[in-house]
Amino acid sequence: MPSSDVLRLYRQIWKVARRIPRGKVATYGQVAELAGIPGGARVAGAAMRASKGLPWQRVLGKRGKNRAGVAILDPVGAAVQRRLLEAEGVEVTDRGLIDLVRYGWVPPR
DNA sequence: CAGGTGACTCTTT
DNA sequence: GAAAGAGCCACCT
Repeated sequence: MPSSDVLRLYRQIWKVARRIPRGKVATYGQVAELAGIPGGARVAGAAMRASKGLPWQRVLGKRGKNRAGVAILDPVGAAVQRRLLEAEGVEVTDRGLIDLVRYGWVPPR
């Protein structure tokens, strides 16, 4: 069980994750930065893992300059995430990669 | 305070 | 392009 402190922090991250619109995706680093934790990508990952009922499938691991990849390493979980994304209109390659130029979320200032 | 962990990311081999 | 190292943040023992 996470402490109340971590919950407060995670809530901030979840708040950001909830703003990601359908058909768009963001990276852990991006979510962390918007949540006020620059460089805290790993924290965002932990928060998403502990999330319930959030669009966690829209938060991906960055796998290059202009592309991201499904977050989950586990083949079964990765397949689920890929399915959810495709259901929202996000193109996912057979290798589980996504074009950030086309589907990357650009948060409103 | 020191050391270990992780749905991360960047650079170098 | 895969593998390895190092840097990063917050949390837990």
